[in-house]
Amino acid sequence: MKLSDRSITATLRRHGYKLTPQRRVVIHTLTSSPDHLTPAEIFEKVSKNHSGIGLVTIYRTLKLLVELGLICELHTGDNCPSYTAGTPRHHHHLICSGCGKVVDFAGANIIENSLSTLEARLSHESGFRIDDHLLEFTGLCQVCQERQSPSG
Amino acid sequence: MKLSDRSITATLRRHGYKLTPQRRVVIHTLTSSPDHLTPAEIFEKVSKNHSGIGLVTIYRTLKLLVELGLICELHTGDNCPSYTAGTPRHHHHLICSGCGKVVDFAGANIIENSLSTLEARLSHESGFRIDDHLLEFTGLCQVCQERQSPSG
DNA sequence: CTGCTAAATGAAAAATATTGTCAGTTGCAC
DNA sequence: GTGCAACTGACAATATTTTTCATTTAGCAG
Repeated sequence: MKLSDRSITATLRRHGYKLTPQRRVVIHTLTSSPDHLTPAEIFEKVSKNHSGIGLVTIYRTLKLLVELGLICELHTGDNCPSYTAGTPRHHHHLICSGCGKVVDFAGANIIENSLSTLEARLSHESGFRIDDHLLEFTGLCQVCQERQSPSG
Repeated sequence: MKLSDRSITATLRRHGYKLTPQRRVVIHTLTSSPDHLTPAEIFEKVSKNHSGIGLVTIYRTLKLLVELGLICELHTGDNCPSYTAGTPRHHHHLICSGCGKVVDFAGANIIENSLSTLEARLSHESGFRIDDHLLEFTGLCQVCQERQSPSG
């Protein structure tokens, strides 16, 4: 789910973080862009309207937003990760291996469909020629669960 | 599918690449490890048995093996990617967010199951507590397809 | 509004990750 | 065994990210 500037800034304040112009402009850059952006790309966009902002601040802001679960970090295979506004749980991406374009797809019933059904549907709806897929489940293994439990 | 040393080296030779001791030891390190390894980890392991091998050679070998589709590159969210022996198509991973352990899961019928069914089955079989998932389809968008087609 | 304080910023340097260059070495076809 | 193209290691260069620290500022109290 893509969040608005307001809900992101509200969460920042709720957690006791200050709302600086730099943070605002990074957040707005992310929410107003349909694409996933690398730190360097964000820096470039941000610098146009807010000259003087440091790349370091971009990194710090992105890190903070990821920690708070307000934006989504994506590793496509290039060296650096890219970011987009949106809750990080349940990423569903359609990636073009030609130009690197990333399209998010969503829908409540995704999880109820088989991969082959999804692939056919997405291919039809988006015009992509789908060649491959990556499916990752993230969680805690048994050992780490035991380590986390109060009995341990 | 996990490939053997022999099938990997055979493919190298088939493509006209030379079979150096350095390449052999990198390949063997990957095929003999159940885990995904970062370039630095491979360098460390390799250095024990084959002192003098350069980190640059590790990078070059990994890049080559990825290009040939002989090993699989995985981006888990850390800075650097990790590698494992195995064909890179249709990655299915189970990642522990506690310790970073990566388990591959496979099976011909994965693609016929819904995500919720898979999640339940994996959770039961592996003991993982699954919190999240990432699903990515890779292919060519319409624009890139047209650019690739002979008529363009 | 003014002043205070902890948090945030920017600049530079350091750390980390990856690639490029090139002289010397080596696998492998003959 | 010989020759050549491919490969390697060392170093440099580049790219990405984090650390450090002096200065600035958002948000709060008065």
